[in-house]
Amino acid sequence: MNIQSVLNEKFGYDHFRIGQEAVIQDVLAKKNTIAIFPTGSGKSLCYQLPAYLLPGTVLVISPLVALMEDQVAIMKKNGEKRVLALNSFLPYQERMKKLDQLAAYKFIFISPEMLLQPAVYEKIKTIPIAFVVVDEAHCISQWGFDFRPDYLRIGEFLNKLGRPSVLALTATADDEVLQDIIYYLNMDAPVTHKQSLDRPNISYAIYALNTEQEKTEWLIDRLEKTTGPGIIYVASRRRADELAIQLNLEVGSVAAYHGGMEQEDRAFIQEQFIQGEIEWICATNAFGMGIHKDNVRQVIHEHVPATIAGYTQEIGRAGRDGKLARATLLYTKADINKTRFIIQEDLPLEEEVRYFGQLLANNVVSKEAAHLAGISETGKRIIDYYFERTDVEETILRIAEQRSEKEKQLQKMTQLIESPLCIRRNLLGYFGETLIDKPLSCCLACGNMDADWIYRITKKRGERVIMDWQEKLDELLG
DNA sequence: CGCACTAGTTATAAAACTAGTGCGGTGCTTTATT
Repeated sequence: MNIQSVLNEKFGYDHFRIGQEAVIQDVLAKKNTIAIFPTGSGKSLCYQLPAYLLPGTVLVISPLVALMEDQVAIMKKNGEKRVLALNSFLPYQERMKKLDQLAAYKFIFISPEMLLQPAVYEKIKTIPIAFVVVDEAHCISQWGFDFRPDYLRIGEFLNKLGRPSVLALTATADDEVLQDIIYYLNMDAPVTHKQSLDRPNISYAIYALNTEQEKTEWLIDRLEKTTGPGIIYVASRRRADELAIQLNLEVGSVAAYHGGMEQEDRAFIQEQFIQGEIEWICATNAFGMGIHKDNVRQVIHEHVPATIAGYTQEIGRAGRDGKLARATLLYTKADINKTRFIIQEDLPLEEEVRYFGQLLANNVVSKEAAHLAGISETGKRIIDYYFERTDVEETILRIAEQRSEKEKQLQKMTQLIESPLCIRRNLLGYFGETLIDKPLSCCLACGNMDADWIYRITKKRGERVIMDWQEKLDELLG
């Protein structure tokens, strides 16, 4: 069997998409590989195909249970039965049973948390591993430092496993994210495959408004005059709920989505959006990962994202079908401080670290004690992570570094939104790319060049006129 | 931090002020039982 025949027979394609083959070659050569490809460019083939040409099991580290279940379902539907999602979804007894049969699976999906449980990795150690995949690898940077520290421990796990080769996959990685991936996965001599992050079919606009009220009015106007499907990103769960209700009254077909909702409801809303039964989703940053919808026409932010990488990830969900789409950001001066509060809040304070250090010194570390001291569950886990490695003073220092790193990221985001220059150029510049051939559509559609009229759609009494943007643009450009 | 909301105040009432309060993202895990 060679690459080509596996592609034909197993996957039913006759050719690769851009970049796929080179990554697959490196994976087959057991090199440590990083692929930074835009969403929808076929990243999963990069590990699924080589799996059939190498002996052993492919371990896929995935951030969300829902994502694992999704992928497993798709693979099973496509005829691959040797797939397992090892997570809390599986009842305990059954999980134990599966742990004794790991070698029977070609693909195992697992979270970092599950992976790092001794009972689990001891079992994994006993089976032959073809290679390890870290899906959505930017989660190391995005979550590792203040939310899910087990993301920072994956490298240790790989050491225990005797350093199998690793494939890290992500859609968005700036230089810092890339360095984090290499460092925390402990990747030796990694080969990086990077595609341009430019999305020529997305037009960007950023508007500074004065009040929350203005933002709401702007949104009502936008939803009346243009079509979705679209995602509106907001800062809080409450805002997501309230805005969804209001927009639903004014224009209809809007639903909320955030982490405070029941899993079932979230899945249901997501499914309805994908099926086109709901036109707009009003969501916190909980929405998006692993959502396969090609025809998202608009992504609107009505708050200030904490990082440019995160912002890029979110707007990247627009226009995967290659047709015109737009990314709009609305903000007020106060929004910058709101974001600052949110990102700084969860990092443990110096007093908390010291107090926790005291408890540890007296051997009274318990969840209750930490809780009594007002230390959040995540805060405790972050402190735990550092205490495993270093002392109290160093921990305080490291957390202070995190704090200023986050502030730096927010500063960059602030610069981006306040810049009067071409947004596309700024964004690409941030990722180290230079925009050479500026697409005509950019100048026509970029908010900072203001050509809002291209998309203006009049809504006539209950009937929405849907315009094909690609067609309209072609016409405009002659 | 700063917004949105509430309760209390105010010259016999109503609406308009003020002071105080609450709130603010992302997800994995979870093996028993009073």
